[in-house]
Amino acid sequence: MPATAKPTRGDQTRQALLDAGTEIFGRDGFHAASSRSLAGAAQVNQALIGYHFGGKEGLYLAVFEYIADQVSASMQPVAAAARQSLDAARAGDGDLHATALAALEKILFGFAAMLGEEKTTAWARLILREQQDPGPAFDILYGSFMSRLLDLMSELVACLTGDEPGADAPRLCALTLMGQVLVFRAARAATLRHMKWSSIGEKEIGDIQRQLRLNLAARFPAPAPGRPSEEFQP
Amino acid sequence: MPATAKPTRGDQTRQALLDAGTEIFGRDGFHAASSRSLAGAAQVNQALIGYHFGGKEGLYLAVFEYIADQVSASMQPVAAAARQSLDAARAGDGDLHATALAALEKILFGFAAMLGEEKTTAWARLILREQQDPGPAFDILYGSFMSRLLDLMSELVACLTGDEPGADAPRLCALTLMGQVLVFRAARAATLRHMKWSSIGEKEIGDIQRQLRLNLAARFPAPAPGRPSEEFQP
DNA sequence: GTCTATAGTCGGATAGAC
DNA sequence: GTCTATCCGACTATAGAC
Repeated sequence: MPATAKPTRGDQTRQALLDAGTEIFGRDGFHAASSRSLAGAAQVNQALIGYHFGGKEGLYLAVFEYIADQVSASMQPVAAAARQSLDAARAGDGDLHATALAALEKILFGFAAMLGEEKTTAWARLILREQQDPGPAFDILYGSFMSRLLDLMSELVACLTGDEPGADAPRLCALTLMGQVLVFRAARAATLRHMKWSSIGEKEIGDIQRQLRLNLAARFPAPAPGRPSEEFQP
Repeated sequence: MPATAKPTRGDQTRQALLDAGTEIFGRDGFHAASSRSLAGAAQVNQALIGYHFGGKEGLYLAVFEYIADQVSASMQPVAAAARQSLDAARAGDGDLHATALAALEKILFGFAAMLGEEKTTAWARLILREQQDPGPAFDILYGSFMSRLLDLMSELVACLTGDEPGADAPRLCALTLMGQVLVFRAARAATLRHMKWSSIGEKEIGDIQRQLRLNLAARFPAPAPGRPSEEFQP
């Protein structure tokens, strides 16, 4: 099915169900989301869930594939740029430390920016649920973008600390870096109250990004020239 | 009701339902958890949920009060110690920077240690759900320990950066610090795969704590004597 | 591909005996 | 306080007309 083809009625139904599924499954969870509310939100007949996706569970998995595709696509440019500039810096073309730091910052800023995109609220809820109780849907997520993203971040951290790329330390550090953005999603309600925010909009995202930049710069200071960049290990 | 009193049959039923509720609500969520499975897990009659808690929703709220009490109690010693040593250091008795850093580390280590306690898995699931869709249950959590904890951490960060205690920066920074532990709960499945761990046990918690210490020490280096400790603000 | 109608199951709540 | 029994609403899936 070429992307340019005019969508048939069936395609429209499928798409409406995918959008409704993202919203309703995200809001209510798999069990609490009823076929009726899914069909109602999509404004299609309830029996069409069975026809197009085989049932509620089939729609659920299809929603995750759809999300994984969109996240992969939105990540692709920054990941490719990071990989490219990293290769260039390794070939001696530029400052490796500054390059890796900039790439990490770009990745974290990208995720921070997603905090403000309306549709990603539902994505985050779906993903957080699957993280607590991973099923087939989580395999879709991890295989499509999570592993790639975390591996890239780990490699960038290794550049900054001088650790071996495959070692535990840079991989753990990459997780703690993601955590610094994730907290604003996972602990969203606590964030709003603690910061006395009424929502997370452009201003708040700017504040978050400033804090992330500060954290990154302090955590990975430029090494003094001629001095090894390995971290002190107590 | 004195804590030393011998529990009546009714007390035992209430307690069994609270324990079962923690487990079942945590595993399935509010909607997917059925009164029958709750009663089954507690090995009590299904009608007793109505008698003791007024219904499924009443039990749900009671579970959160119960969790809030336990978390508050487990936090209390370290929070009190942090507050005390902070006051002492401010009175000139000791190094304020080292004191605040040690207190922050103790708090984060405490939360990291909770990653290994079996019962806290269900707690985390319940709390994460409420964070996404806060209701009366979240008010119980925030009012009982979250606000206190985040305020304390923010104050400690302010000591380390020289920021004004009530300013946004230290409060945001406190959230990013919590995020560095939270990620191992909120993104538990991704953590296991990324680190090639099969579970998060004592060894893994040790690794996490080492990484947290490294992050903290690098993020808040001891200030050169006589030099102001304010962070560079670009 | 879409619709209506319904079969079959399971949910929460509660009345009333003990 | 605990139990059995039951009411009634809501659910998913599907058969069959169009």
